[in-house]
Amino acid sequence: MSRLIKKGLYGKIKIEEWRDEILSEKEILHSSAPLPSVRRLPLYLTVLEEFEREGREWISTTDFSEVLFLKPIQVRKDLAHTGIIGKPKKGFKVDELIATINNFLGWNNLTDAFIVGAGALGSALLGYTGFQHHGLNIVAAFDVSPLVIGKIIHGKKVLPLEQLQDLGQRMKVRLGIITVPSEGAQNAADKLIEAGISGIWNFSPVKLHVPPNVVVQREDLSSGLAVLSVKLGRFD
Amino acid sequence: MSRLIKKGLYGKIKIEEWRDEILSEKEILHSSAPLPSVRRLPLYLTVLEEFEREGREWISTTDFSEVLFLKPIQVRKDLAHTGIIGKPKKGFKVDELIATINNFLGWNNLTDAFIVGAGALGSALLGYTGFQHHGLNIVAAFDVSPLVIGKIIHGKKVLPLEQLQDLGQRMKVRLGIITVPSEGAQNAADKLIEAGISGIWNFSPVKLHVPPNVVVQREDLSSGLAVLSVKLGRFD
DNA sequence: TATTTAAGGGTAAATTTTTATCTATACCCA
DNA sequence: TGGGTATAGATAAAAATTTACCCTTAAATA
Repeated sequence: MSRLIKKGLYGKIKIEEWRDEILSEKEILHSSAPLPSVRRLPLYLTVLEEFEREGREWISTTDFSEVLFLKPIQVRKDLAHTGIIGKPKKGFKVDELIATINNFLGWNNLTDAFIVGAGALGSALLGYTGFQHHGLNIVAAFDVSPLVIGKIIHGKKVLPLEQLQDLGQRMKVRLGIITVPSEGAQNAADKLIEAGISGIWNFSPVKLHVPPNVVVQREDLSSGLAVLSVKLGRFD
Repeated sequence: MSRLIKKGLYGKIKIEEWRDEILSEKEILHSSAPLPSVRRLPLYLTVLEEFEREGREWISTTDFSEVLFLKPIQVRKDLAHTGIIGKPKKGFKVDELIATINNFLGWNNLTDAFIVGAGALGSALLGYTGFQHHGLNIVAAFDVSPLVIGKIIHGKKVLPLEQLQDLGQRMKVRLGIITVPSEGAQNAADKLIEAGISGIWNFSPVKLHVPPNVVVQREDLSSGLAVLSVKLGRFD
């Protein structure tokens, strides 16, 4: 079934190409695991790592359930999608489950990434060492502002945006992280795409227009805030 | 149906109280709008504000659809949850729709918030002026580290954590934002709860244990990264 | 060694969310 | 002024996700 989308005009950005279909997130995912399950997997990892630190060998869905306030059945279902198989009366082997989830997420080998936008948020992400743990290796930061270009932030030099394309192609960087203000977001995306990136982690509140072979993940603080606001509203 | 959750032990945190039920996010929401719809509402707001700047009076679901690559029917459904009613052949009045969505989210009046954790991420959030736009007014930051206590970050002084309870009660602050490392997250939550907070925006990758009258929204970077990783995996 | 029990696994049902279809309305233009 | 059309609204269908149920397995225990 073809759902054609017309050309459009969004602000100053002209949408030049026709897109055959609006793909749902699930269709982009192309994985049998439901999106909400994928989102929960990192949660299980944090519990698993806690168990590992405590030297515990086994973990059961009820263990997860008690800690995370999730229903045991849901935990079992989520874990099943990674292909792990458990043992009655015991549960899952902690180390094996960690490896299986990390493998499912591709977090056992590092993907190089660029950050575009070395402002407050960009700097914060540069400084977050935990990403290494999640398969993410931030190799450089870019900005347009002469005020930050040349600065060293958390040991990484901020480069001028013009160098992005060349460096990206030479280093075969696969991922771009956009932490610029809304106005610059589409431009940042265009530059990343020219550099041959295949995935974008977008922290700006803008829907980016990208070719179909580039995947975009919007990390939207305002979405989270919206949910919190509606939840809070109930107690007014 | 009562789904009893047993007491448990998570790391050093003992879960003291029994909880009658595991409530789903939807149950906590207590709003007829589906959670994914609520998440999309801020997206519509950004488009609406763009239209407003351009001086356009009307906006239709097809306008949204073309810009956001969402299906028109979904847009209509999402907007319907806010109670707005549109006009055939025209769509919705831009200013009216902005007001309706903001009202639905409670973003037309400010909620005071504390930030606990004045590290990289906390500082970034302190510096983000856009929150005012989303009904959020960050009034103070707290930390335990003598290295940052007393510092002025984006015009706000970082206070010692011990002052949180007293200040929170006196100022009747409703919201707490947790941007401390995992180890300190539960402690930060406990302090906020003692201060009489009713909602927590949790940026740590930890499931917080809170009384039932406190709502928690986890803003989980690793969830987003997990989805992106799985999407990217498809192109390997 | 038999019995009890706390898990996991698979299938099916229920629920929630998304998408489609149909109808009515109001604008536009001849 | 009347017909065509774009778009909202309502209702129904489909798809995705969550939850329940039953069965099996393996460990613990008597």
